[in-house]
Amino acid sequence: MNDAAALGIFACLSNPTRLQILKTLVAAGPDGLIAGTIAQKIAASPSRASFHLSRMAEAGLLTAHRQAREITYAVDFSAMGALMRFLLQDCCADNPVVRACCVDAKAC
Amino acid sequence: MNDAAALGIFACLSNPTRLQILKTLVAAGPDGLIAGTIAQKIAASPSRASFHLSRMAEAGLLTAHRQAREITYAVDFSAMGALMRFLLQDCCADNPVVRACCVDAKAC
DNA sequence: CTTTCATTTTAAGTCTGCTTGAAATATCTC
DNA sequence: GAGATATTTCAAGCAGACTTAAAATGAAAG
Repeated sequence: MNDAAALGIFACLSNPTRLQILKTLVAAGPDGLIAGTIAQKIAASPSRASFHLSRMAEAGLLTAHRQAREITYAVDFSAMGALMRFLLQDCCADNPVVRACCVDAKAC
Repeated sequence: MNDAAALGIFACLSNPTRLQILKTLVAAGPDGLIAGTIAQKIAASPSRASFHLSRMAEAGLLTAHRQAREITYAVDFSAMGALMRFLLQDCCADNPVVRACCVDAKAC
């Protein structure tokens, strides 16, 4: 993952609505949810949900699959993993304190 | 770390200048650097550097210590660690794929 | 073929963030 | 105290993001 990709994902995560979407989709598991259901769960208009879902998909944080007129969005966990790696490796130079937090909850 | 704190840090990381500052300060190590040196290293005006450094310190990403007229900024690695933990735990529900990326580079 | 449904797109308005340069604050040195 | 240095603060302008509601697209059902 390069800087530009990471910047895009950080921009995604810096919005409350999108953070809510991410959590909702993580809870939904690998099958994801269709756009309408996501909008309902986060109490947002279809238009607003679509706006944020598009951004997240464009940033590579979500995958989108159309089935007829329904679009299923799911978290791309490999992208999240790559982001974690970027933070730990490229940003923090493999800092031991930071690394410990990933491995063991007590470290934080 | 709660959602609000995480949102603030993500907002910090979503700016190229601030990402550059973070990397510069990580490379500098735990002693950090004074504001003027940071501005030089990232080729930014003192005013611009100060703007971003303030934001990062306010978000909890950096610590600031004044010694006479010089202000030394350093990365708060515990904050970065807490952020990693937030991503892994609160956002990704301890997803195995994401977790593996933190532990082993080959997983990504 | 018309209607209905799911979603996106568009347009307008508001708000926030970033940059720049000038001015202000605080400290050191002579 | 006067001048130089380090940093911040302020003000103005611009660009981009978010929200809302309405219109448009595309597919299903009758």
